[in-house]
Amino acid sequence: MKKTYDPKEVEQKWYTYWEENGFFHAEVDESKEPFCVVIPPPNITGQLHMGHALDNTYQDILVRWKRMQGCNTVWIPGTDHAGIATQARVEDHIRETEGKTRHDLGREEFLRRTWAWKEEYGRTILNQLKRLGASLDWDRERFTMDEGCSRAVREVFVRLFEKGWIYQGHYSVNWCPVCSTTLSDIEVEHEETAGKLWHIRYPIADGSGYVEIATTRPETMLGDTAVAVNPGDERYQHLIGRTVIVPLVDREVPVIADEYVDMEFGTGVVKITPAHDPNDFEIGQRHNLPQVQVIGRDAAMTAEAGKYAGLDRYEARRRIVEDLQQLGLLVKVEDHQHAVGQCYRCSTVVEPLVSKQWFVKMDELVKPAIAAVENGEIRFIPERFSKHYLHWMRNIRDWCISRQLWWGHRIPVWYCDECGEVFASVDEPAGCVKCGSEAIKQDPDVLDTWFSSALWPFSTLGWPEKTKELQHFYPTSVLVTGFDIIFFWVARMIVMGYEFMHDRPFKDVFIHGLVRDAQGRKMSKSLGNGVDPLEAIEQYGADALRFNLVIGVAPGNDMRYIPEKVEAYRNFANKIWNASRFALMNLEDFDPYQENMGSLAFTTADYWILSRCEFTAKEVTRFLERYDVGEAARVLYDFIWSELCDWYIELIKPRLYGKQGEETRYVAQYVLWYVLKGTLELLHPFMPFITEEIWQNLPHEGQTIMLAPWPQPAGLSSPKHERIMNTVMAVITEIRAMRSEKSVPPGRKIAAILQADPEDLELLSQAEGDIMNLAGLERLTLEEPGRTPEKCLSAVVEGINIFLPLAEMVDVAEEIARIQKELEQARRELQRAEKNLRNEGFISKAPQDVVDREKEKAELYQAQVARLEALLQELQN
RNA sequence: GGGCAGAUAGCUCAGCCGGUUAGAGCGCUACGCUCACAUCGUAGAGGCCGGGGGUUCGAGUCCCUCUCUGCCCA
Repeated sequence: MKKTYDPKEVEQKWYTYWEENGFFHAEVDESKEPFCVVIPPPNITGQLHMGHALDNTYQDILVRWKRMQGCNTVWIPGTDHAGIATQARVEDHIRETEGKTRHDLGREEFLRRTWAWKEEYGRTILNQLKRLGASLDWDRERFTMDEGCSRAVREVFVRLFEKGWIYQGHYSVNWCPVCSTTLSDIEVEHEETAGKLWHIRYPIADGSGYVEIATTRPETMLGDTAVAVNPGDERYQHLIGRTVIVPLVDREVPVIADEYVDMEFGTGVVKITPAHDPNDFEIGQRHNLPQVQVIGRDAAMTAEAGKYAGLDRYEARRRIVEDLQQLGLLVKVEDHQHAVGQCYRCSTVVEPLVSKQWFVKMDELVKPAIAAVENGEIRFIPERFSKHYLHWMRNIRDWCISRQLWWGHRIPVWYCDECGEVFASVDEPAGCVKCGSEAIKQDPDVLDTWFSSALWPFSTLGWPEKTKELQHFYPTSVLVTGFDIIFFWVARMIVMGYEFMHDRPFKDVFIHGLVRDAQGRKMSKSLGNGVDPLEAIEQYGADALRFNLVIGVAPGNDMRYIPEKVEAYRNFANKIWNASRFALMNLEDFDPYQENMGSLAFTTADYWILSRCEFTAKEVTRFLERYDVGEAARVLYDFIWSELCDWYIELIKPRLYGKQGEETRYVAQYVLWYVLKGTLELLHPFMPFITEEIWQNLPHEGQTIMLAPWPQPAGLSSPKHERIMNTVMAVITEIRAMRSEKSVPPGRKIAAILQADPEDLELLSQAEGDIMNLAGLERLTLEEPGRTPEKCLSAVVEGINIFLPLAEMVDVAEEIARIQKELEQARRELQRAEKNLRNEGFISKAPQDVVDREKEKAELYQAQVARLEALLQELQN
């Protein structure tokens, strides 16, 4: 084995081994508890980024853990067609390479190109997941537009259509002029923008004066069909029912009263443009106002805009403001902060337009989905995200699902030219369902991408077929994703799951945060601060990256990607590598499978590490059960580095080197092997590659660590030996500290005298060799207290006197000062403990074990203080 | 405007059901290449746990409030 761990040499090898042996794949096995996870399908637009790395690391940890626990485990891979995003990317690509638009190519050819793109980029991103070590069941790979998923989409559409829950309506929708499509409400992001508030005078039609309105979008005034005030507004009662003239277009419009108008905003009079503002649209509906569309789909003014026709909306705004000023109708312009809706894909300011679109009626669908989270049938981890979810679901509006794109699921609706029938069909119809005419046309639009991802937990399992997978693996066990798509995706899966499976799509929703850069900024393409996970894997190894992403992160919190941190876990991998290398070097003549563990004569150190190992296993399991992956990783890190490597391996070296006889050598080998193997198994979900590499080199049973049974408690817990070792370690540490303080060269062997009460003396004598070995002693005297050796460095730890006869280094004044300091410290602790114990409330109300522990502490500090006082007195004489 | 999260060592973060002498990594100081590991070891310095109030025998942890930062929704 090499002196340093080289991830490149082992990662590829083991992934191939796992894949070729089918370890990722599982068939339905009714006899086992199912554990099923569907991957949040990455978009086929691009590359794996750190967010994917994080999301899939969490999933892989859970999946590998459950697989080792013996569950019938499948993790389903796949990709998302990502309608708008992919179409935009492909259009860009074609424009750049051929100088053509999609219209130049035509729908069919464009789709052919997009499928080719999908093949290439879909493959890339899935291969990138392999580099991360993701144990996905590749035999079950899916795509949101594959045949099965598409069938599920049509089935769902038709059923909802027939139920009347999908309907076509003329409403104000969000339109992105750059993406040339409608967007649902959540696809619009609202950003606080510094804008202006223009105050404009509209002449009253009878010539009796003016009303002053305030608006943030003067260009829409060309489409005004009313002016509104609040019905309770005293100032404007006289205007209600009269008419005003919209300047520039000279349209006479009524003054209406509507509760919606905020009396505090601007002048309390607002213009109403039903065609270009969603709120105005609703007011228009209530008051039967006409709609005048003055801005078109290209964000330029329409013919209705008269002399402004053809101008871009912002240019029109400038000109209109100018013209109003000329006419003396512009009263003032104020600075104004307001939230402007932007497209979540391209950040273009969205234009509200009235058009005919397909909607999903949500009010009924949402009911079971709300109830499920309310009654705990579906659990969010961390819990607080259920509030986000519920708030959104309780205020949900109908879902606009039609998109004016080519890439996506074509809406399965046909229009009959003959009789005008509109009908939906799962399969391509031969003719009109009503009149039989063959003159039918399919709706040209496609569905919102999230419509198909909403079905993912059951469409990937074969729905609408009643497959055995669906039967066994649905509901899936847990969904792992970021909080940013709770509304887009999680909520809609829950809705569709209840509607079509009559059951939850998953039991738990594990929500994690974002990966940020070292400065805490969001990683983004525009900032160019993203870190490529593959580069990180190249540099530090996949295991180090994975560990870095999860360790010490509290559930739901964001994390910062700091290269030095990954380096630290690369070092950790190397530490494990070398500890294992050491173990293997000392296990060459060793066979664990011929011995019964119960018959071995363990030393205190052996009992201690076995107990600590068992404790670690329990903790890791407990944390994983709570989805506290960060703490589980931390517990393992601490155990491996601080207890196994720093102490246990050091403690057993003399035994392994055969200095103390064959028998104890074998026992040390056994315990080292047992603990190392168990630790690797516990670590495997987090660091799959290095653990497999080492495990395969250790004596083991089975083909792969992936399928090794998850370590179970074996009754090895031993508080007694933990206590003894804690004392021994404290003594060793104290002697080292004394040496270090006095600059005793590390290589120099010294003598030591330990004084302790008989029972402690007994324990110390068992660990005599360990203490000598690790504290660098050539001679160790154990005795009962009673005398104070001359010319010694001295200290007291856990009621044990330590004397180091280093006459030339003893400075009595320094010794006194140090002992005094320690004495003060011990007295403080003693006082604190005694204060507690004197407190009636504490004795009567605190749990017994807390009181007992406090008593023990008090005794210990009491002894400590007594010893230190005696020592001090001696020194002072 | 409403809601949520965060504020703990110089930096980045843990701290589970309230009881620890408040932890880790990086950085820093001193010493050390001792036959697993210098991607290392040993020892060490460094903290009014954001401010104020409260509950409790006991608060970094629970409640209220204020300040600052970030996010979501309207």
